[in-house]
Amino acid sequence: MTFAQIILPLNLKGTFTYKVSKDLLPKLALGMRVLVPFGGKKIYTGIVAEIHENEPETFLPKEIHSILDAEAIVPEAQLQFWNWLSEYYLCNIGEIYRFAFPSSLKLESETYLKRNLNKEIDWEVLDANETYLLQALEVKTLVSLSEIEAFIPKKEIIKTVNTLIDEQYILIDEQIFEKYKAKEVAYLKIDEKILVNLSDILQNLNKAKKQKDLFLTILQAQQTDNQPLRKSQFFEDGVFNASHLRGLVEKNLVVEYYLQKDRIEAYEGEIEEIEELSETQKKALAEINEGFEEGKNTLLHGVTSSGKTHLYLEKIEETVGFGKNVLFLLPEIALTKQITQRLEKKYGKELGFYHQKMSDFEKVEVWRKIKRNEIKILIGTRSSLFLPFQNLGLIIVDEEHDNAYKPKEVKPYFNAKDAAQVLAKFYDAKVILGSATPSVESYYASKNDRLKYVFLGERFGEVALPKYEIINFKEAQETKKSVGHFSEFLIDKISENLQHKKQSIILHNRRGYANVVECETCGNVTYCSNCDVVMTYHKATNEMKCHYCGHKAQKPKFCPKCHSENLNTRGIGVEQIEEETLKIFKEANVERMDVDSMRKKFAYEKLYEKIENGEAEIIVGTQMISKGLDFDNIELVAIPKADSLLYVQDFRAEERAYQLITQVSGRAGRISGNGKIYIQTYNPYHPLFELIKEENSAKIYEHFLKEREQFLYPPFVKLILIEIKHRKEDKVNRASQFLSSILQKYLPLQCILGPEKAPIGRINLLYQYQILLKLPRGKKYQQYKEMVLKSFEEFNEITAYKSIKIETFVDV
DNA sequence: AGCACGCCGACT
DNA sequence: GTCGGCGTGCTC
Repeated sequence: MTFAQIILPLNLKGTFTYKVSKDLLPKLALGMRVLVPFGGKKIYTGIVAEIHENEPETFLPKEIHSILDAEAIVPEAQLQFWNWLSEYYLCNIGEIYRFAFPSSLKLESETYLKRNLNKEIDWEVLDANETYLLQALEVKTLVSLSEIEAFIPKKEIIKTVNTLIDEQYILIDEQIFEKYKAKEVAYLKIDEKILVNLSDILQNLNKAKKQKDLFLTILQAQQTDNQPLRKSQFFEDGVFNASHLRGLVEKNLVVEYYLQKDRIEAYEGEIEEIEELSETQKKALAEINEGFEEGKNTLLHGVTSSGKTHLYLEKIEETVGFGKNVLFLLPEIALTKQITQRLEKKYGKELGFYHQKMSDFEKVEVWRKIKRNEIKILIGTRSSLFLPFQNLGLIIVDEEHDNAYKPKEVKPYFNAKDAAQVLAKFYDAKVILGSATPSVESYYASKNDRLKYVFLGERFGEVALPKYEIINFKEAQETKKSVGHFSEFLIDKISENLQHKKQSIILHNRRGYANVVECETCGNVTYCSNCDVVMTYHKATNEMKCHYCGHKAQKPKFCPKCHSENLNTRGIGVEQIEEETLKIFKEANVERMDVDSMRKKFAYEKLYEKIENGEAEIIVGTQMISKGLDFDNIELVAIPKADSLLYVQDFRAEERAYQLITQVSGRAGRISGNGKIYIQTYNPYHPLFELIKEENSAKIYEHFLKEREQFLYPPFVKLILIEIKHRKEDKVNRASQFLSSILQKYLPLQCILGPEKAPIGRINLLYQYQILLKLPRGKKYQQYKEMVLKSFEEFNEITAYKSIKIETFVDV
C-alpha cells in the first residue's frame, strides 16, 4: 500500500496522509498538484510532499482523487525552501503554500445547487426568495452560492437554501472548475478561395451596403497587411457594428477565429548593450567574483549613484550567459522603472515581472513561462521567491535594508532578504545583497566573513557626494530666527536653491496634519474606537484617521467631554509642513508626496512628470520620497524636524533614521555633485547626526553594533516576538501570563521579556499583549526554538484559551 | 482555514 | 415558542 503526504492550503499543522490508488501510483511524483477530499465535502488542491509505504495507525486515510499535473509544478528546491520557511519561522507549511501559489492554481471546490428533478414543485407554497432561486435553476442547471447573492439578500440565503433542501426541491453539488482561462483575441479572415467568385459575392451584397463595405474593408486589410486581422480594429471608428459582421459570417464570407494572447505584453523594442564599467566598479566586480569563488554571497555596499545597477547588469549578463536564470528582488514594484528600462532594452521577451498587484491570471502566465524557462530574468517583489525556477543561478536583493522585505501584516511572516539566501542555497545559486545603507545585520555578517563585503565608496563619474549640515534649531528659536518649523538659515538656503532653478526635497516622516486634536480646556484627546491610538488629523480631507485600522471619523467641532470649542492640535504631520512651506515660499510650486496624496490613480505618474519637467519646485513628503526619485535637478534636501525620526520606540530607530536620511540625501546632486543636506534638530550634538555628518559609514556601523551588543539586540541575539490577542483584555492578560509561565519552564528566565501590554494595547478591537524572547545565537538557538514550539503545544491544550490568537515573529 | 454541532439571547 | 448568534472541535 502506498501513501502520500499532502500539503493543503490551510493554516493547519503539518501535512495530511492520503492513500494512493494503484492506477495513480505510476503517475504520481513529488511536487505535483493533486485533488483531495477534506472534511465533510470540500475538495482541495494539495501538493505531494512525500510518497511512502507507512500505513497510519490512528486514522483511516482517504484516497487521492486525481492528479492535476503531468510533471512536478513545485521544483524540489522549492519544496525544501517551503520546509525551511515553516521550520525557521514557526509557521504551518500550508500557509506557505497558500502564499506561494496564485489562487487560480489552487482550485477549490465550490458549492453548487441543482434541481432535484424527481420532485414536482408546488409553486403556491413558496416565498419570493425560494421562487427566485428555483426559477434561476430552470434557466441554469448549476448555480453557485455566490451567484445567488445577486438576487437574494446575503442573510436570507442560508434559510432559503435549507428550506428547499428540506423540501427536496434542490440538491447540493460540489464542483471544481479550472479557474485560469487563456485570454483569447478574435481575428477575422477571408478565405482566398472564395475570391474566384468575387463579382458574384459583391453582386449579392448590393442589397446590404454596409456588409459590402465591411467585406471590402476586411479584404483590403488582408491583402495589404499580410498579418492576422484583429476583429476589434474594424469597429474602432464606429462605422460598422457587430450585426454587419454577423451577416458576413453567416454567409460564410468571413471567418472568425481566436488566438490565445499573453496578458503581459513583452517588450518588442530595440536591444541595447550595457556600457563599460569604471575602474572602481571593475575592482568591485572582481571582489564579488572572488567571494563567489569562495562560496560566499556578497553584500554590495555602494553609496547612492555609485552604479550598483551597473554591476548587477554585469552579473546578470554573465549568469544568463551560463544558461542560468536570475531573480532580481525589489522591495516594492513601484521602484522598478530604471532597472526595468535598462534590462528590457537588453533582454526583451526574456524579462519577466511578478508582484502581488498583478491579476491572478497574469501571475499564472508568468508562472508558466518561468516553468518553461522562457523567462530568464525575473524582476519582482518577495512573492517571486516562490516561482518554479528551473535553474536559478543568481538572486539580487536590491535595497536589502528595506523593511518592505518583511512586512509584519502579511502572513506568513518571513524576511525575504534572509529567505533569498536560503533559497539560493537549495538552487546552488549566488546572492548579491545591495544597498547604500545596509542593514546592521548584513553588515555584521559581512564583517564576520559570512558575506563578502564589497564597498563602492564613490559616485559614478566621480560626482561629489552630498554635503551634510546640521542646524541647531533650539538656537534659531531662542534667537527668534525661525518661522514655524523652519530656521531662517534653512529658509535662506531653500530660497537660494529656488533662485538657482534647482529643486528641493523636504522630508518629514509623519502622515497627516497633526497627531493629536486636544481640548485646551480639559485635555481630552480623540481616540480611535477600535484601537488604543490617538487619531491623526488630516486637514486635506478634514477628517480624523486611525493609521492602524483605517477607521475614519469627523473632526470634532467641540470637545465631546466638556463641550469646549477650544480645540488645538499637537504633533506636526507632513501636511502641516507642506502648509508652512506654501506660506514661506509663496511663489514656489510645492507638491506633497505621501501615502495619502499618492492614493489616487496615476498620482505617482503625475508627480513624476511634474518633477521631471521642473514644474514641482519643492517636494514635501514622508519616507516615500527617499525611494526611486532619481532626478537630475534636485540639489537640496531638508529635514526640518530630524529629531522626530529618533522618537520611535524601537531598537532599530537609529538605524532607520540613518538609512532614511542617507537614502533621501542620495536624491540630491546626482549629476552636479552640489547636493546639500540640512538636518535641523534640537539635539545638534546627538551622536547619530554627528556621525552622519562625518560621512564615515564604518564608524556609524561600529556605533550601531556597539549599542546592539551592549543592550543585547540582533545581530548578537535572536529575537522571537510572540503576540497574544483577544477581544477581552483580562483574558489576554491571563493567557499571556500562562504562556509565559510555560516558557519559563523550558527557557532561561533572562531570555523572556514580558508578558506586557503591546506598545499599542488594542488594534482593531483586539487587545494585544506580547512576550519577547531574546535567544542566544548558534546551536542552542535550535534547541530553544523547539522548546518554544513545545510551549505552544502545552498552551493549546487549555480549551479556555482556544479563542486566543497567537502570532509568532521570528527575527522581528 | 472552513464547516458542523451545540448552547444562550431577541424576535415572531 | 423559534431563529440565529458565535464558542468549540475536527479535519488525513
